[in-house]
Amino acid sequence: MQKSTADSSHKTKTAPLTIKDIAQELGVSATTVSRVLAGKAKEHRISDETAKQVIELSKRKNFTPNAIARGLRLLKTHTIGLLIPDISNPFFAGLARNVTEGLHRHGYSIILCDSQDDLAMERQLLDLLWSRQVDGMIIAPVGQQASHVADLARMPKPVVMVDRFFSDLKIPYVSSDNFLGAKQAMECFFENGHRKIACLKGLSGSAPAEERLRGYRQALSQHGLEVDESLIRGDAFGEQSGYVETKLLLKRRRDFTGIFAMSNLIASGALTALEEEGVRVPEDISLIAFDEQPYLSHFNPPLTTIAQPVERIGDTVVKILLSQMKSPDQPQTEGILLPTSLVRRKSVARIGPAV
Amino acid sequence: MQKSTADSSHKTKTAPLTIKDIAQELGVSATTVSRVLAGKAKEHRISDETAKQVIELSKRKNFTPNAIARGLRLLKTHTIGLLIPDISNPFFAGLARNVTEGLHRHGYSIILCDSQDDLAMERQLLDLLWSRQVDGMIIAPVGQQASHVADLARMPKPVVMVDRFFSDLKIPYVSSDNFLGAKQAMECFFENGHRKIACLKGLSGSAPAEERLRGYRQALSQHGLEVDESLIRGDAFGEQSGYVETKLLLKRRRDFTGIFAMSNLIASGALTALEEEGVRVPEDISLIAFDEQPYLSHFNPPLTTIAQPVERIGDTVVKILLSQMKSPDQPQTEGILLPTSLVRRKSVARIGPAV
DNA sequence: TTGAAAGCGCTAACAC
DNA sequence: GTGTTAGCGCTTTCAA
Repeated sequence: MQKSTADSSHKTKTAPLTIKDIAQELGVSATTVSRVLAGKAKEHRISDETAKQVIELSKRKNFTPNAIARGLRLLKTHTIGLLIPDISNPFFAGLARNVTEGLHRHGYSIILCDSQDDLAMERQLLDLLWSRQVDGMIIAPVGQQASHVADLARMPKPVVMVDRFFSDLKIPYVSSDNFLGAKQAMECFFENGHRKIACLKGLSGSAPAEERLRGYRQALSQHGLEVDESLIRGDAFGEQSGYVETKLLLKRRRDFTGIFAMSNLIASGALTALEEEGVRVPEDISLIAFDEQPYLSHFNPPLTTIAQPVERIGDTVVKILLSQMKSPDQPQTEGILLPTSLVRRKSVARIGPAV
Repeated sequence: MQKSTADSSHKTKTAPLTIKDIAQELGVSATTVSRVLAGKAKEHRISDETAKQVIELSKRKNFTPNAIARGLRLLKTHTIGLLIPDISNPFFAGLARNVTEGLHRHGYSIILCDSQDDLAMERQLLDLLWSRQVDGMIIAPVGQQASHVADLARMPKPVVMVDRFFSDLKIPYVSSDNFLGAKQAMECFFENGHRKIACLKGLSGSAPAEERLRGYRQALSQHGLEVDESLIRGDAFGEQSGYVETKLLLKRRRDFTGIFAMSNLIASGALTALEEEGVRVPEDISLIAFDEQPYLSHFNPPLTTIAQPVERIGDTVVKILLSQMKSPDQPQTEGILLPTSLVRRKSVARIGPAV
């Protein structure tokens, strides 16, 4: 009778219920309540009578055990940290949804951290997640610097990287095969007779940007085409970058017939610039963008894109993380690259015989 | 001497550091370390020497205090629950970003929950957040049933609703003025001579859908137009719904000249259907959608939309929540409705004199 | 079939 | 200036 008595409807500061309150009211011990609520009634041969009462009262009082206290005791929080560069980027939003759902199904909650592509912020958030005793982490690091991420490999909790990764880090990763994706885009250009293609790059140093760039270069070389370095521009995955760099690029609009945009945000910015300058797509310039979204089919023109298998990526990340948490000492998967695919629409014009 | 020595048992990974370890190594008490790390060195007149050492060693060992333990002790977790129906919906993704950032700046982390517009899931997630001792919650409830949400009003922690709300619930809310938004859309139709306008509705029972519907109806009435109930269709905010209902609607395509879509996802689905049926926008049918996104300007045709002030909504929600947490007993804001605005583009055709 | 007690890592009260 | 002690709410030996 210490803190309970009346817990009825006014919103004043009722101290939250505890397992003790329930125990007291029932005249049993906290231990018993704990066991029942943890589903270990049978295991401890607690009488059906007692068990029923506990469950009954807990439900009636709307009591749920304090997960924080449990976490402290068990040294396990059933919480996963999710660190991504920008939740408002549809690619990451889709990933977050998938991952959140998959993890929830296995009893884990997720703490969402948005680094805004800022390295200092990322470091801070990593510490934060760490201090919150997450049982594991899924991170898409900014991707330009590995040192602080490398520390994670030493931590006693599993970590998996997604989208952005460092392949030399002993931390498993899951990503699209960005190299392949870029080549698919380039092949589409070549088929349609293009041979001078500009590249609107994403964040320098990040694995996706670098791999896509590598694919871009190699595709060109394999077709005996020279890569014109001045046609490679930009340094961020956002709309702004696409807009600005396209404006700049357009000063040399006779030097290329196609643009390969490393994200659909970039492509969107590019489209704005193109329109402002009166350049028609695809009549004057063709365009292919990374990242598929259904609504891209309603663009003018419908955008040809490289689709990433977002759901498979999410599922795979979750699977790896769960398995690492289950058996922490098993050998780690090195890295998994999932194939992209070309979605042909109308933003590439045929301008000559295939090259 | 209590827990050391046994360190080499059978744990492959090293046990996480604690405040005690730091204290021991420095020959001071845990209290001192705690105080220094909590920035209370001055307050307790701890010698600069000692303070420096503590900070130094903590940094060197990469130690961060266990936030779980602290949370248990302080009965405050610095964690906020964010419950939304679908993080992959750009509106909510934008909101999440804004809220996450704003809260982070004040030292709070967020646990992200995606209810997938499912009532049972929502209930479960609410319990979960509760059990995790969040200091407050921001929720966009599914919105069709208030009972379980009503319970939250009784909880000793602040809650604020966003987007979806129940106005009779004694829980503060922040949302766009959906009624106004719908009227803005309708006025735009009227100005261009439309008088028969179909409505692609969002989730029935949810505040946004109902308010927008109310605006739709009132606008019609105010212009002396009758509302044709059979022109009001659909029951979800997603793309699917937009597609299917438009297909159905098209059987009566002579009965209307414009479509008011309650979300841009719905509009996207509608566009697909329209295209499949060979109906041109805006020549044959005009279209206005709720929810603005920059890329909508690249649609064919560029979409006329109703823009919600997402950032202001996010900022306001955060402000209210923070202030409630600061002084829980102050009178609560009832509810705040922020004005929407019309973004005129090209999806509405002039078909006659203004009505 | 059930309980008492110890302790997870931290901090606030109260010493000295 | 710094340390000792108690306890946040829970689970888990160990005991009965």
